[in-house]
Formats: sequence, structure tokens, C-alpha cells
Amino acid sequence: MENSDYKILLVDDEPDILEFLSYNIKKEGFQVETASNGVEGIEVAKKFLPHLIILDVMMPEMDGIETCDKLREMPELSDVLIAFLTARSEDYSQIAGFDAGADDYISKPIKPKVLISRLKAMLKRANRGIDNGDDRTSSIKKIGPIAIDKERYLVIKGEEELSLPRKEFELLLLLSSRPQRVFTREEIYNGVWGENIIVGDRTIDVHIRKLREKLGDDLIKTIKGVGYKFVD
Amino acid sequence: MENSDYKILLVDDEPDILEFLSYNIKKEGFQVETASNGVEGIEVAKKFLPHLIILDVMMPEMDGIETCDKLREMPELSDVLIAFLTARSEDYSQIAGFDAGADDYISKPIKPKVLISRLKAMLKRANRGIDNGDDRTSSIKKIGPIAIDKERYLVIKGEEELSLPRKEFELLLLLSSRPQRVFTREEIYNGVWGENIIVGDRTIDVHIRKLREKLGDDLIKTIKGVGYKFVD
DNA sequence: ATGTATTCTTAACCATTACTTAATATTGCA
DNA sequence: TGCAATATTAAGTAATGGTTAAGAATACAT
Repeated sequence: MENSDYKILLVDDEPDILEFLSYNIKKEGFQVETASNGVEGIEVAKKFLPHLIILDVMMPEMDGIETCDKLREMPELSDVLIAFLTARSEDYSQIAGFDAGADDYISKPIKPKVLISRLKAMLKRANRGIDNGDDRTSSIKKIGPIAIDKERYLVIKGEEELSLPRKEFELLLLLSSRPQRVFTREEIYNGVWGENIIVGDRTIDVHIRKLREKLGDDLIKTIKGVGYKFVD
Repeated sequence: MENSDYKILLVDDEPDILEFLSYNIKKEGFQVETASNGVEGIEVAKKFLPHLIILDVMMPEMDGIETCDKLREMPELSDVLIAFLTARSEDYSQIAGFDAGADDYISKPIKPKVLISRLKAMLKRANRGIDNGDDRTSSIKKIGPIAIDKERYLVIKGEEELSLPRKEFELLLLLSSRPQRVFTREEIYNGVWGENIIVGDRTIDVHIRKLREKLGDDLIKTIKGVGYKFVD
């Protein structure tokens, strides 16, 4: 994909910064739109459907964090990449308390070169597994009696190909990343669900059960009081 | 082991986050070094030989996953603890990290309290039962006729692998942490059950009995009126 | 949008294992 | 020997995980 295929939306209340960012990003060939506050940002985003949004954290009225929340709630934009622009080091401690759901944090003052390489890194990463041009994602990993194809969310067991739902797949991926090693329930939560998401105690069990149902009972062993481990 | 005995390396291209992390981790007494990209991270790691490395997944040039791969290839660092910093828990990048064999995943934005407790948990887990802190290279500990693998929650005795229940395992871990040394009943209570939990006098006996049943009568010796000791 | 299918989470209940205790036997030392 | 400390065994209790099905959330297709 070319740079010119990507749409980037900038939201900042400082006209100077907006101009500066816009100039440098356009120079690389990206399509750029701008907005000068959160409300406007959301409106433009709705029509422009950008691939990436750069949001200033500090804005009057609706700040970046709030805007980000709103954006994530909109189905057509829930998967857009969002980068926060923070002014100083104290800002990070401020947003540290929020479950903001940004994809990256960029701090001012910004050097154009750094900015561009970050945007590219974000876009590149987000595209992994979609246009499959990548090494890591396309690799099929064999562990014991099964093989895991990350790119296609597929598990090959003997002759059959099983397509697992996301959570099951991620759980399997985690456990199989270190066969034999015991993962505590906490580690599983953190790895598969993320630390901010709280789910009930039986949720993991049920997913383990589904995996065992599909892959055989012996693949995942329970260590009572400790956790689970993948064995081959 | 004290916090100040642990060395932690932070790798992130964002100076603010680096500073934020560094400040909060240093405050807890850990020794901290920083690097602002993957290449530098590897160089510092080689000299600093940290116990734990926190790697931002998203970095320009060499990203966290690549860096992790490289680190794991280096014999002197292949067993260092690695935690990935990911921007969003649902992000695909997190899944990509499963392959690289990270020990934990921490998602931004980071709350200092959560961060610290995670780091401690990781270090504690890796060090369980070992008071000689230099033993990072192997989670398997050989003592006399048996071997204890705390990562797999297994005891190897001759050819067979025994998986012990939690309390038994922890009791064994405690006694074997200092072979020959006599542990009083009180020390065992504190070490295995915790100071606040009160259990009857016979509880320890029963657990000792179970261990002897499984591992042989000679491994644990009773010193009447004093306590127990592990002998090889 | 609307309905439909899939996936995820929860709740209720069950089963198993681990842990503790109580009762009785045995040990080893003053 | 006698007695307190520990061993042993079995039985009771608690903790943890397993199972199932129903409901909520999500994605998907029309």
C-alpha cells in the first residue's frame, strides 16, 4: 500500500501545530484532513473515515480522551488507529489513570522525521495479517500434535482444519507460546483479556473446556490452585 | 531479595513514557537503565545484564517483537524476563507477541500501581524458592535424588514426573531451599501459609507425610521438638 | 436497518481435589 | 517408664475447577 492510500485526520486546537503537522504529513503523500476540536473531529471522522487519527490530549471542551472514547463507540470507527499527542511529561501521568484505548502516544515537541516514522510503524503494524505480506504472521507454528496458523485463525489437527473463535484462539496461542510452562489465571487474564477487563471466574474454564473439546483433553493440563499448561 | 537487587531495563522510543516508567520504578528501589530503541536496548542489555526488560512493542526501526527475538537468541540473555508494552489490549500486535515468548503483557496507559505489582509478580514468580538470585538460567533445581521445576509445577524423581498439589509443592520448595537446615513449625507456617492463617498443629504433619509418601521417607527428617529438615 | 448466527460471558449446579481436623497409634527423649 | 511430640489414618470441610445451558453481546448477512 502506498502512503497516498492512507487517510489521516489531525485534531488539535492549536492552528500552528495543525499546520505544522499537516504540512509534514502531506509532504509524505498521505491524505490529510484537520479539525480544531473534539466535536468537529468526530464529525469529520464520520465522513472522512480515516485510517489513523492524531488527537491532542489537551483541548478545550471535549478533550482527546473523551473524543477517543466517543470514537471507539462508533462501529464504523472502532478499529481506527488513534495516536495521542501529549504536551509534556506530566500529561502522561494524567492520562495514565484512564482506560483511554489509544494505539500510540506521541509527545510534543515533535520532530517531523520521528513523527513520520511512527505513523508508518503504526500503519504497517495494523496491516499485518491483513495483506499477509509479512513473515511473522504467516508462519505456521507446529507444537506437538497440532499446528497453529495465526494468519487464518486456524488450527490444524491431523487432517482437519479447525477455525477457532477469537478468544479461544488467543488463549491457545498464549498457552502454546511456552509449552509446559504453567500460566496462572492472572497471567491468562492479562494476556488474553487485558488488565482492564474484568470477567468472571468461570470464563477461562469455559474457554479451556471448548479448547479441550476441539483439540482433545490431554493438550491442556490443569494445575489446581495454580493455573493451566500446554503439554505435548 | 530486595527490590534494589533487581535490575530493570526499559526500552521505549518515547522519552516521556521512558521517564514516567523510570521514575515510578526507581521509586520502588529497583536499579533502572533505559534505552530509546531496539538496537540500543540490546547493547545496554549486554552490559547491564538486567533481570527484567520492558519492551515497547511499537517502535520505529526494530520493534519490540524483533528485539525480543534477538535477545532470546543471545545466550547470556535468553532467559531474562521480558514484558511487552502494548498500546491497546485488543490490538493485534499483542497476539503477534505471543510468538516471541514474552513473559508478560502490559498495556498502556499504565497505572503506576498496576505496573509495580506486575513487575513484582514476575520477579517473584521467576524466583520462587530460590534464594540464590543468580539462578535465572534454569527454573529446574536439582537437590539430591529429585529435581524441582517450578515453572512446570513438577517434581522429577528418577524417571517419573510427579505433579504435587499446591501446599505440598510449596512446602517442599521451602524445605529444599536450604537443604540440611532445620525449619521450625513456625517458620513453615509463615513460609507456606502466611502469618495470618491459623491452622491446627497436625496439618503440617499430614503434608509432610504426603511428601514422604511420594518422595520417599528419607528425604525429610523430623527433629523432634524443633521442626523438619530436607536431607540428601 | 432487521433478523440471524456466532461467540462470549455468566450463573447454577456438580464433581473432584486439596486441605484440615479429629481420633488413635507410635515414637523418642527426659 | 511416662509423657509430650509426632505419625498415621480416615473422615469431614473447603476450595477449586468442570459442565451445561441460558442470556448478552457481537458480528454477519439480507
